[in-house]
Amino acid sequence: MSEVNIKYLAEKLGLATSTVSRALNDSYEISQSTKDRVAELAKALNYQPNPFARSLRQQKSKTIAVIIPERINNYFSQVIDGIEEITQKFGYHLLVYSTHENVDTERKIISYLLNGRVDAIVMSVSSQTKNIDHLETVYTKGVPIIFFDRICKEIPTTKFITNDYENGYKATSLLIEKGCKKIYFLLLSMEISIGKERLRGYLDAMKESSLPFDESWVIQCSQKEEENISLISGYLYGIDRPDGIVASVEKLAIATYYAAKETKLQMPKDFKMVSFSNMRIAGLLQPSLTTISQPALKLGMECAQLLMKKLNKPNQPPLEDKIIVLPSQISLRESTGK
Amino acid sequence: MSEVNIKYLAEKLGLATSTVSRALNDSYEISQSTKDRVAELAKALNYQPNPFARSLRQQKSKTIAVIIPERINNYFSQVIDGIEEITQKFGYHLLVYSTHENVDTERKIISYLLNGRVDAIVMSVSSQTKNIDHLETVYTKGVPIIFFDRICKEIPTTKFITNDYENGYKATSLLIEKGCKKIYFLLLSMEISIGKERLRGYLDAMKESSLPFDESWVIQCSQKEEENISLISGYLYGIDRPDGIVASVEKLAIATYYAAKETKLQMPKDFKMVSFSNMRIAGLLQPSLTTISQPALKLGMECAQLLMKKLNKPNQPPLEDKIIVLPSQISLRESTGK
DNA sequence: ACAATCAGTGCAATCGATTTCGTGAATTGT
DNA sequence: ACAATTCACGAAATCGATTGCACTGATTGT
Repeated sequence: MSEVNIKYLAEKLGLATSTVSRALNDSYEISQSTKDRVAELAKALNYQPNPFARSLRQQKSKTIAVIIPERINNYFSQVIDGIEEITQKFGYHLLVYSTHENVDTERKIISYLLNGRVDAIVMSVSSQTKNIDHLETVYTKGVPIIFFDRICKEIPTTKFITNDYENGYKATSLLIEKGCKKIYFLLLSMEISIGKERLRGYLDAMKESSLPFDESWVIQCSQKEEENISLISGYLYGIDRPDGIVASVEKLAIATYYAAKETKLQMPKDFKMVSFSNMRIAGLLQPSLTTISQPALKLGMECAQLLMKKLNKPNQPPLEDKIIVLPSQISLRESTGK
Repeated sequence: MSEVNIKYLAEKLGLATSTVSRALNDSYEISQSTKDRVAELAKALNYQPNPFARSLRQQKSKTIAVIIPERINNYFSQVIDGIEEITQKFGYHLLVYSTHENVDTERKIISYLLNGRVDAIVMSVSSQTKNIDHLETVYTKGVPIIFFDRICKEIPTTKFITNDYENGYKATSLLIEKGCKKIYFLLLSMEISIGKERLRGYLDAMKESSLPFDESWVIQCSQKEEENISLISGYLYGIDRPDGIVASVEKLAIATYYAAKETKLQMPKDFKMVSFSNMRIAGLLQPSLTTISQPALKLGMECAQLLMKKLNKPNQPPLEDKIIVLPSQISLRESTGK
């Protein structure tokens, strides 16, 4: 690799490397004529500064890590699109990692990032995450971190979420309004923050209604699609089956569709369903699915904007310890009846 | 940042930095006892080598760039999952970029990567890509590059695709078999390699049949969802509308569903459709969609395996100039009739 | 006219890890 | 007993860009 580096440029121009460096960085102490000469040659030779040398010296990488629980999920893809849209304008690069909802993987990934490889982290924690030592380490090491969607409240930094409590409440109220008497709530795990908020909304709506309620109606699902389908089918086969379902995440709604196929039950006749989901094609399902969808792209952009400000403006204070709530949107479709 | 670096370790241990470095890298010229001492302290202080210093010295980054045309697409997400699954075992990191099907963006991204930032590139070219100077530069600079799905034949390197020609043929034959007389082919752009192959399959199947055919039945769609829907609706409204559709990519199948809704036509009664797609929930659509799905995860894994071999084994030759074909799977569903 | 200021540039240290080369001590061979 | 290896480690160069400090010649102030 016949690398063209700053030393080579300096030789060709009869200047010192320091001068070339300053010229390229548009330093005020270099004359315009010299800057022009340097810029010209640099362009002619297509000079690209070595990112590692620069990062090493400046102690910053112009790289941001994005950690998500799963890739095959439109919601996360949209968030990343939003982040990229902003960060690329500032010349940042995105390292993207998936934990596959596994805390050990999450831990390992975090440990790779504590050596300065990234200037900041944007993440949604895995549904299994209970012990948060690794997240605390990120914080104490001073690496800026922003949580979104599945946040970790204990870490004093900025978090972005949607109004999950409110929408859990709304979703449940909608089913009640539509005449459901026995409403189940499907959630992925007790540990994930959004699940908890959505669940709270559900619980409060149930409590405020005059409907019966039993704790066993909150169904803990697993990561395995197959297991979930048979679990849900099991409930649907029962003589005292639910006539309303709130799915706290998209994949559980899908599992419910399969369970409905298996049990030959029909929505919205036999039971109704609302799900939190960012599927583009919710309207094309059989029956079409009533969804509560999050402003994913916008959320990603806001995360990134905050970070860019923090990283690129001088004398920025640490990220504020607060929760920013963006509103979700509810789309009524056939799965909840006319 | 009170960084614990190799110099600090060396001081604490009364050793030279070179010795510590060698000990950590398990060099044969260091005694076991010293190695143990070093390892112990390193662990105790949670020492993490600085990636930039290492990359600068070794001229390799342990980072791979993945460039895709769009993020909100299960196929690409699965491919990346496959790549990550392999590369993370080797300690590699993934920089992920989306071109949003835009060549200028693609060019810009590539230009950021030619300074050693990544050890290799895995990419699927944008549908607009016609001029391939930027890809040639990658090749001449000696950065290993692998193409998948939307490949660039002109660059002599390894490419991974699925048997697109064959499946274009099969999809068309299936519709013919089901009694379709007027079969349209929807494609995103003439420039993308896979579109061309699938189209060839369609054309040959049409030619070999005794059915009529007109060039105008090959429909060029755009990137804009709305435009595509009204374009397709336009064809479906016509008195001489198609009774069979082959969608070369998932998003066009979805647009067709919306167009069907708009025109109140029903599949499979009024027309039948097959689409290339990796949607998990094709079976839940109304009607369920007959798909040809690609082995995305496997493809990602194979790309990565090849790269890991090339990058981690000594004296590897350049990536062979060949095309590796993985078989797709066809899933018959309601959209093509019983 | 002479000190003070300043614009424009070069020298050398620096970031942190790797690596070439060299050195002293211990071991082996004859 | 003395030369020849081998072992274990240290000193210093290196990767490429940035930056604190020093230096030169020219300009300004009084």
